[in-house]
Parts: sequence; structure tokens; C-alpha cells
Amino acid sequence: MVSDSVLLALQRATHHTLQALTAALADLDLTASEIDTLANLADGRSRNVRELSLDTGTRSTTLTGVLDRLERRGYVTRELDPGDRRSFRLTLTGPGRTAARKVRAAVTELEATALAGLSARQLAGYHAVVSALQEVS
Amino acid sequence: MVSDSVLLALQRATHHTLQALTAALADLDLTASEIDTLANLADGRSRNVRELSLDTGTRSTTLTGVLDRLERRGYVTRELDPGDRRSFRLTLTGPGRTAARKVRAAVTELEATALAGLSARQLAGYHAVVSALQEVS
DNA sequence: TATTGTTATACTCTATAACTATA
DNA sequence: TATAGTTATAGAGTATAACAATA
Repeated sequence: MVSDSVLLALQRATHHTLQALTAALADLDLTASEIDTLANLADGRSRNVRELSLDTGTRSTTLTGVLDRLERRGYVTRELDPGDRRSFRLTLTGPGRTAARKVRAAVTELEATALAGLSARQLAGYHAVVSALQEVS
Repeated sequence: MVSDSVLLALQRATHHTLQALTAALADLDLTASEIDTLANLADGRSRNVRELSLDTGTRSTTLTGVLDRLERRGYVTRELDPGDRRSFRLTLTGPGRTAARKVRAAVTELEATALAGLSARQLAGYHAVVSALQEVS
């Protein structure tokens, strides 16, 4: 394994955790992108597509389809932003908040399980590295 | 941004770095999975599909298509493993090694740029966390 | 019986470009 | 002119199940 590379380790961890997460949330029948979107919206704050795109690292063209499905499902609403009528405020509905809470719970549990033996210092190092990586593009 | 979550930060960093990497390697005309596969094979060691699947976190059904394209392109060969004739040894060809070297160079450069200001201790923390995450599934 | 890898299917994600509406 | 978001298209990734060959 080429685990000395920061980026290869990142890819590997992403794929493995995504599979674990979709399996843990199988009863909600969500795709990885839908899970990611709900987890980001879970704080209850409204966002527009551009902000969600930055938060998830997903392109707006991809988010259109993801949001279509979440909206059709009654989890998310798109409302015209009166302040800038080119954009929408994305907001969770009641059922959307319920689903998002389950997603966050699964995320939290997976993190707690995986990271049980690690120190705060190691976690701080992790966050410093991923923050630096995410700013390359 | 919900940057306090280890998993959300992981997703975000993955998407952003993948876009930067495919852009940096645009002249090779490779997809993200092809880049990941070449980067993993770049050490010159032969692997079978199962090992590559563990290294990348990608399913074997997905790898079949990725390897088909890399093979058609003359970058990778599949040879029956005499020791276990259910599986193949995947090996880079000459042109494959050249492409893989470019991929690794781009990976290395991106890492060097992004992580310039970080300490060895922070990097060690990062590796501890991603290793722990990758073992959840 | 279990494992390796491929095939098949249907759906989702991605890249790119073009487009509308608004700023 | 620039930005927000959608649409369109084609190709790539994903999950699932079924399958042949080998162990």
C-alpha cells in the first residue's frame, strides 16, 4: 500500500467511509451525495447552491440533480432569495430535518467508533491538513 | 461550514483535491479513478484486482471498467497469475510507467504546495486519523 | 463451498458547454 | 459583463445480483 501519500490515503479513506456510511443508513435509501448534502444542511442554516457547492466540493451541475431528488422527496425546499433573485435559499423541511439528524447521528457514531483511540492533538493535525488540502482548488 | 466533522471535511478535501489533480493532469486525459489507479500502481509492484480494490477503496466491478480503459490504452497489462489462476497480476507497461510517474509528480507537487506550512507532527496526526477511518469498512 | 474477477442493468455522478435570469 | 443556477449530452462511477472459473 502506498500509504505514505497524503492524497492516496485521503482517497482510500473517503471511499471506505462512504461505503460504511451508506450501509449504516441503508434504510433511508440515500446516495452518497444525498447523504453529504443532508449532513451539511443538518445545522439548520439556509444556504444557496454556491455555498453548498463549496461546502461539499461538488459542482453546481451535480447538485441540481441531487437537490431535485431531495426536493421531490420532500426533504428540501428551494425558495427564491428576495435579496438576490438569481439564487435560492435551500432549507430542510420537517422530514428533511429528521433524515438529516439520522445522517448526522450515523456520521457521529462512525467517527466515534473509528477515532476512539486517537488524541486531540492528532485530530487537530488532521483538520489542519484537510483544511490546507481543500484550499488547493 | 460544518468543518468540525471529520467525515465532512474528508469529503470536501477529496472533491477539491481531485478537481485540482485532474486539472493539473489535463494533458494526460485521465479520469479521477484512472489517476488513482495509476498512482497506486506507480511503485512498480504488481497487484491483483482485489489488492488494488483495497488500496483504492474502489469496488472490483468499478475497477473492471477502469482497467479495461487503461489496458486498451496500453498502460496496464492483465496476466493470469500462475499461482492462483482465478486472478490477474496487474502491471504497468513502459508507457504506463511514464504516465504513472507524471501522476505521482503531480500528486507530490500538490501535496508540497498545500502542506508547505505544516509540521511533521500534524502530518502524523493526519495519517493516524485517515488510517483509523479507512478501517471502518 | 468460498473466492476472483467479469458481465449486466439501472441509476447516479461528472465534465463541458450553452442557456436564462438577474446583478 | 459577471454571476447564480439549470439544462443537455455523453461518458464514467456505483450498487446489486448473477455468473464462470478456480480454489
